[in-house]
Amino acid sequence: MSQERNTEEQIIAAAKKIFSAKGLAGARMQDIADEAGINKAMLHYYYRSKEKLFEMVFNEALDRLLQRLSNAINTNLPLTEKIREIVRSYIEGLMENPHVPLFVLNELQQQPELLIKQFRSKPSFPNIQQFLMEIAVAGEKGLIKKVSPIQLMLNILSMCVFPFVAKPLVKGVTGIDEVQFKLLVEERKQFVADFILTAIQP
Amino acid sequence: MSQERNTEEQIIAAAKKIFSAKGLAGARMQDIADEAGINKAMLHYYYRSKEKLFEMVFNEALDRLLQRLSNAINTNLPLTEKIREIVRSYIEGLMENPHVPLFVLNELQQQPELLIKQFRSKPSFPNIQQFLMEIAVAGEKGLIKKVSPIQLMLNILSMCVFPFVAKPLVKGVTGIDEVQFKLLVEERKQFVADFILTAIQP
DNA sequence: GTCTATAGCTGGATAGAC
DNA sequence: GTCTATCCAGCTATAGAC
Repeated sequence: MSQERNTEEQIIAAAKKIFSAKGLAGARMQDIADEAGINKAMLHYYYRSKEKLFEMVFNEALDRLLQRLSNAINTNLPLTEKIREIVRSYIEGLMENPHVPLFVLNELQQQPELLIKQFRSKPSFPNIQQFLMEIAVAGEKGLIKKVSPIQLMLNILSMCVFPFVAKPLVKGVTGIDEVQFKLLVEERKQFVADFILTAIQP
Repeated sequence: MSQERNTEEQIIAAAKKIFSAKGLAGARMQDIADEAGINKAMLHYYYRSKEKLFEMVFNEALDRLLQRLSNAINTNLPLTEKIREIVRSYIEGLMENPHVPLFVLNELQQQPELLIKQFRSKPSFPNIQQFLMEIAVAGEKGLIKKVSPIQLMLNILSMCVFPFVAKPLVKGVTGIDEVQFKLLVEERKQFVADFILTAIQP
């Protein structure tokens, strides 16, 4: 009689937690086993090696990150409302998994090939080109100011993601605590959207 | 006869390179020794342990990061020009050390106490409160729109730093190469400043 | 499927010659 | 100060009993 499903899921959940907290190099198989409430040997029984387990977790994390981006970008709204929606839903998604971006970005820095594995066969890969085109067209039509589409997209992403990546620094420099930080981020859904829309007003 | 100075500096330079590329956990003392062109034992002769060496490198990196921020914030200019100057000089500084922010943010995530060591006796610590006050006052005077000072500051930092932190992702998703990336960042000095100033126009 | 025990290696740290 | 040789802890991974 097997708890296969349960155990596998437990392992993945534990691995996700430990890997994203400590990174590939810093994580210990023992930590993951403890977190999952099972034995170290079981990890190798289900997933052959640390690398394999990591790749599984990492790809899922990257996939979710890109998926969220895709969903936001592909909504069928006029550009300005779409931007508001992107900001809202992206920040909301990050609030649920606040340490994922730093984890992903850090591992991508060290092994940029990791991204390439996502290209293959992934429908989650965001259709950036279409969104960039949309910005360009809206600029031509005078719906928004004419701006470099890539720069604008970078600005949007920056302001959504950065606070999560820099959380300890932000808390340290400003002196705010966890509760205030949560509030700050919550406020940002509105603030960032307004900020962007004002900046690109025609 | 000693190459003390030279060797010490060589070690620090090598350690900086390896640590910021691979992080504390991922770096190997052997890598650092190779990079410095010396023997592994020498590292322990000059700096007792891996941790000590790391702390030295890390503190210097964090210090420089905060110093740059301080310098930009403390210039004696009217707020709008100051913002333009902050963006310009901060991005320029990051172009010279593009991997430092991710390195620092990542290690801070894993050991937030590392920041506290900077508090002590560091005049480089940026006088954030004064800058926030300046924003509030400018809002009251109608020089800029009334906005949450912290949110505005976060926006400024986000747009400057994020592209460096997310470099591999940006390159992967947009498909641009190294040269185009450099150009993109160069352009940002202007673009981001204009973007911000437009957004906070009264 | 799950556990204990252990093999085998990697890497930080030290001893000791020069 | 610098090097070679080596120790030893910690870790991944596997063998083998249940």
